Amino acid sequence: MAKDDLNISSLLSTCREIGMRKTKALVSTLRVLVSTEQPVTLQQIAESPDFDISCDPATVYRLVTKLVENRVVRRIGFHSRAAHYCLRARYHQDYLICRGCGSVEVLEIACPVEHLEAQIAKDSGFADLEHELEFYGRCTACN
Amino acid sequence: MAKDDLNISSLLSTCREIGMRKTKALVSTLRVLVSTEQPVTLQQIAESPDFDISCDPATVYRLVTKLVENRVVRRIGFHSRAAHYCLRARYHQDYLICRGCGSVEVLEIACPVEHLEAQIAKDSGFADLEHELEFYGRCTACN
DNA sequence: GTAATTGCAAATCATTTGCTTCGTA
DNA sequence: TACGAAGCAAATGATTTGCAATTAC
Repeated sequence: MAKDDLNISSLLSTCREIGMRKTKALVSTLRVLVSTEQPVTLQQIAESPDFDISCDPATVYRLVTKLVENRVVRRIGFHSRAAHYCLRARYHQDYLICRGCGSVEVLEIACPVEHLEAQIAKDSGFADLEHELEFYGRCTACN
Repeated sequence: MAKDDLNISSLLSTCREIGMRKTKALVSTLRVLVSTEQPVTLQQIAESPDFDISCDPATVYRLVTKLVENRVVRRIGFHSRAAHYCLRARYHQDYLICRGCGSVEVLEIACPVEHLEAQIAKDSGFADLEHELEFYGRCTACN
């Protein structure tokens, strides 16, 4: 999956391969994920202006869960109660998060642990190794 | 806070400065945190053999929350539903986590983003900057 | 004695699951 | 038409909060 999968039609064909049907809820979910720069929660997906139908939270949950299982979407922990999600098609992102206001900033940096990750994969024998790197602090506004 | 705070009496004096009273639940909580190598959940704290009284989950919750607020304990996200906690007195740790069995391994490596963190702190103006780095994959046992 | 702590119970909140009905392929 | 998807409601599970009874200092 590469950057050119950052459009809905290409994502939809991936979904078709997974065996998902093209429903309004799926298209809306993908639209939100494509249009948003930052990771979003399930609730944020359903409430986004890009999500132009109303649907049950359970539906969004099941859609996103299936997308995660099929590696179309990445689940990110963060520290908030709700999990965040973003498209794998995006280049890997590291984050800078404010403990005060909860703002999330995507760091525009070359990922610093690529080489280390390869080393760890070799040493540990782990498969499908990925990492999550977040910086936490207090932004200037939160003093 | 340094490595020599990895004992209960020293932690207790820190707690006294915070204004916490020396109760059985506090001592037990600290004992679990000192003795365990890996981050633990609230439930794991209360169920640990080192936690030698029985007490309400709300009590552990309030104790640990206060310890987190006063930077004695660090809260770690991970991907499990429950949050994990560890003493800040421990040297910074990075983790290798199996998506299959959920095992958590503490990585014995020099932290690779120290320098980057200083740079980000300078650029962003964030205070109290810290980071969390986790590698996720599937261990050999989970194939 | 007084303020911090506990225990207990109830409220939240984000999932997660069961089941029946709906709609896409 | 058949099978995945959606709606609705109920079950979980981990916090989180209110309040009265305790207890440490």
